Amino acid sequence: MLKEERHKIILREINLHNKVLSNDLSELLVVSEDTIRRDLNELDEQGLVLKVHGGAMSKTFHYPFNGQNQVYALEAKQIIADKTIALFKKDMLILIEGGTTIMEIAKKIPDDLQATFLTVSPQVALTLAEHENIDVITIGGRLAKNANIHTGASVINELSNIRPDLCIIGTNGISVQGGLTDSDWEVVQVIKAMIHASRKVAVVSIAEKFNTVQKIKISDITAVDYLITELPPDSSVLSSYNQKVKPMLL
Amino acid sequence: MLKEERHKIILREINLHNKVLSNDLSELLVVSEDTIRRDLNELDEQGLVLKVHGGAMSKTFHYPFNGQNQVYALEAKQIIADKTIALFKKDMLILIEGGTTIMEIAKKIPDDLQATFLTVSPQVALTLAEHENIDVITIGGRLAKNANIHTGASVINELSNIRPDLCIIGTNGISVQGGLTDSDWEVVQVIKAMIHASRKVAVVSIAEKFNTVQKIKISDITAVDYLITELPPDSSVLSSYNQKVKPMLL
DNA sequence: CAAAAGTATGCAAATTCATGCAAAATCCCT
DNA sequence: AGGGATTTTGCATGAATTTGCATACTTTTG
Repeated sequence: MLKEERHKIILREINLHNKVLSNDLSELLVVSEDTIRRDLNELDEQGLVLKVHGGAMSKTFHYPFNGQNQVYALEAKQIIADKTIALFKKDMLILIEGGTTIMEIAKKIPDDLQATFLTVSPQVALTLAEHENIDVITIGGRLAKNANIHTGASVINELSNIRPDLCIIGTNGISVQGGLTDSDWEVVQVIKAMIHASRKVAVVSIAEKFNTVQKIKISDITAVDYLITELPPDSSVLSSYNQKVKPMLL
Repeated sequence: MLKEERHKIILREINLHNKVLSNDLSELLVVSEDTIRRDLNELDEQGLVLKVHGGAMSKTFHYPFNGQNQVYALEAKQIIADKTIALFKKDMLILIEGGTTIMEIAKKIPDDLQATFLTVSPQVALTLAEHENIDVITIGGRLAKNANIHTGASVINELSNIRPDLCIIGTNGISVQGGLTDSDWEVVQVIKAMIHASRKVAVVSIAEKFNTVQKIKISDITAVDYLITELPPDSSVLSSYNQKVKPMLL
């Protein structure tokens, strides 16, 4: 069995159970525990899992809502937030997803902006509601516990009845070949519907996620109108995206 | 069980109940109290909890001035929460409103209860989502900023399509003559629809609100099946409600 | 103040880990 | 396809971490 193959299986196990024991993996994959430990160390270095004594845990299992929990790569996300907010104009209808980057955007919206926001995230809804002149509409549904956003058929159905001017989504994986990708099937369905509903699509992502690919495809890069990172648009990391005509780099 | 896993569970318990006893944790996690103490010490060093003699507390709860944790009449509301939770049975479909009393209920739901909750409040949805075995469905709509619950025609419409076993509502005013009353027209419309949809209706209210009347009527007292306060059912304050046949005092 | 409850510390057993090394597998180039 | 370079794997060793218990100490409570 190839190492990469094992890594995929390990990631799936962690996505499924939020944790793995080196012990169990060794048995499941029929390799020595040493090999498993090396695997987990590699995945940890790549930032995909959290290595702990005895196994590894999911990184996303940290609730973003936990009081003073610090946000990963906060500075980068605040730069992204500022760039994104520049897209917002008076009286726009804006559809917005969830996630830590999106939360920073929601916090930093200027108080004098008049606009209507639609969101599938209770957290984003509550944050947006703190702004005087923002109308907030929650798209309800079954709350997916790992991502804390509403998912399911009712959400998809609601999304088919609206036509926002702009849609802001985060992403887990983004690459020129792979497009936008994520690892949660339910979440992917919602994001697909969001993209389909909206006139313009903006993707926000920290540079670290660039050129990574997750298991499930959301869409091609060409569906993206604005690509917003913490880097300047002429950064070398982004050059391969620059050649594509469609996404405007911000 | 991994150490980090225990830490997560401990943090969740503290978020939910504002405090934990080493004793209870030791039983819950099936490890010695020594281990729990070491866990709590580590979490304290990381600044995530406040270690105290006998257990640990939430840091934000200890300093009530920062954060939203300053709940008026918290003790009374926690008594109410305990009484209300006794109504919840396995596999029930429970419709629940928003407000500080309801939030205490959401926090105190036992971890082993299997049930589906519908709510119009993003805050309640997020709190409920922390319980492993609870399915959470948000009824979305325009977010009313003063009450932080979803209101509007879409909510009323959604509510007409469901038939929950039980509905838990808070109230601003309650009296024998005036019935249930509130001051916000939009909120009243939602609560009316909630009551209309549900098989049984439970009203939770601190005694202080008894015999007060607000501007807009929600319903007569006779629509209420359970009336839950922090006082014992035979308290003299409640005697006038006792004469009405309908509401069962808890 | 005295009993009860909770705590710190040291210690030993069990488990897990890092490292070096040699065998095996895989890759890569002709 | 063949052979050398590279990577990967399993094992051995000693080190580190984790856990429960015993003991002595401190805090809380009535």
